[in-house]
Amino acid sequence: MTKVQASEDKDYVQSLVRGLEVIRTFSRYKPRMTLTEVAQQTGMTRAAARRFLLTLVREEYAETDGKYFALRPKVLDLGFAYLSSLPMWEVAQPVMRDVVNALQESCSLAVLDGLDIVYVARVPTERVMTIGLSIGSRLPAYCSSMGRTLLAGLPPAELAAYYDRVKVERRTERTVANMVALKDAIEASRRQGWTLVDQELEMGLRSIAVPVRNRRAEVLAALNVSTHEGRTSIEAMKTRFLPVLLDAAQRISAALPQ
Amino acid sequence: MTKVQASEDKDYVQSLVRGLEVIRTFSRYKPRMTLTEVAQQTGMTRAAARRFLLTLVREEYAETDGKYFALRPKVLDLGFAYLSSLPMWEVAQPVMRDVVNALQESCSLAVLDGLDIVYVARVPTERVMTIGLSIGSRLPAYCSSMGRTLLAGLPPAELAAYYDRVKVERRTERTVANMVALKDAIEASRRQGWTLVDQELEMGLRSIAVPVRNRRAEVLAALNVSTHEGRTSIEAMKTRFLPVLLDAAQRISAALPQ
DNA sequence: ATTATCTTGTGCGTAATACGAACAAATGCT
DNA sequence: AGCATTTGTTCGTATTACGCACAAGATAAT
Repeated sequence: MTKVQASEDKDYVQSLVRGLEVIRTFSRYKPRMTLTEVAQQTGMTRAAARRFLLTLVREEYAETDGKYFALRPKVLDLGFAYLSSLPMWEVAQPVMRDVVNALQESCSLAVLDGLDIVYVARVPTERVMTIGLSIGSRLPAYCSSMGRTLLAGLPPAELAAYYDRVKVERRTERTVANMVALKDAIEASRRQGWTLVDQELEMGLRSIAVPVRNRRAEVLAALNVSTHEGRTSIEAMKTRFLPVLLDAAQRISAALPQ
Repeated sequence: MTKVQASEDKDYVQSLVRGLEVIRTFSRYKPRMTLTEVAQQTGMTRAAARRFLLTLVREEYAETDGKYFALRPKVLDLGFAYLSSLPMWEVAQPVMRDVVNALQESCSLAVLDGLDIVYVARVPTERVMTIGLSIGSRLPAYCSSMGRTLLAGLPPAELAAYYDRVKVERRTERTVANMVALKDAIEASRRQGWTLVDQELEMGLRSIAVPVRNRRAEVLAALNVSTHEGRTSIEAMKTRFLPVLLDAAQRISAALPQ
């Protein structure tokens, strides 16, 4: 039986999807592009790409100097609509600053999205990872402390679906890269209610995470602290960082709107 | 002469614009909505709103429980496309953390967008403002230190256009709320190359900002440090904070890609 | 349990949107 | 100057998206 394509679905607005694809085409490596470049990157005809770009310019989501197009800050409003709709978002930030004040290490909040975690709040101290992290950044869930925490909080069917889709690969020589070991690690996270990941995502990076739950004990987000392996021992993370994180997660949960 | 409506423009894709309006409808106060609520909020027919919502769900920008719709983290990718395309974004963050380490106060980076400033990076310490601030947050430009810094960096014609559009109003009893005084303040910012705003946006809030320039000396963004009036005197901001900020802005400028 | 009200799902005819090809115009390179 | 590449524009039309009307489902009131 032929699978119905999205565009054959009578309730699908493909002009919206195509326009969003144009926005997503811009990146660190392509901060500004010509009309022809956008068409090439998106696989659209030049005429179509042109209409989307001019529409984005007209609505102030993008700008042009007559040749090159670039996104404008109004695009952030779209993401901000999501952030501000998160129940824990407003209350998490002061709690996270308290964590940073107490431990002098970066603190982050993330949610699960597909195979990734997505950062929704962050109070950075000294840089720990090679790449800069910010709201909106994505990392693979299988080898990050917040990722494993969030996976551990999934209902069994969703976790099984995740295992079916994920392709684990070594990011460092310490990465857990076989499914049996990964499942064991996530089960351990579930049982002990926190997750410590040591240099699996990047050498030198050590982080510990706990779940943030709602009143029905569902896992909404993960909260972590990350440090450099030279600065903090695993034992210190368990004895000093974990109690602060558990308390912080509890405070966030308690402050959630009804 | 009748003004041409956007939708009469042959190069305008109104389905994209309408779909983006659906995304923007979600907020802190409406984190989840029914189909009928979205239609009411956006002024669309129910059928149209339904198609946009189902399309967003299909593309994983939104989710539904069968009745209520909510945005998903994928929406952050749209804003992230903008953030990651900013030339100073990657290099600014470690510099801002150095500022926070040196001064123990929140440090932010913002750009101008219309009448507002929009936060594009932030390293918060203790909460200074009543509302939580984050990447994507907007504040009026006329009564914020980063706003006046960015306005001061505008070409004369753009600044004149801003003056034509802005409606200044008191946010506190200290807010500069007449155009002559505002223009003087911005001209002073331009001349001295930094801006200090004391309790004009909110009582208790004191902040100082400097411009971040590119190699052609154009102002790309503003960098600030904010504190509480009870914690730091104006004199201390000038003698202790300003040199650190000027140095930081210089380091960001120096690290910009060619 | 029944009825009323409100919300959502769906089909369908069609208005109008968005399409893409083709050609003109502009720009950039040699 | 000539050529290559990119962009702007027009236009016929394919197809998309529309909105109305009615059916179906859910919820609230009695």
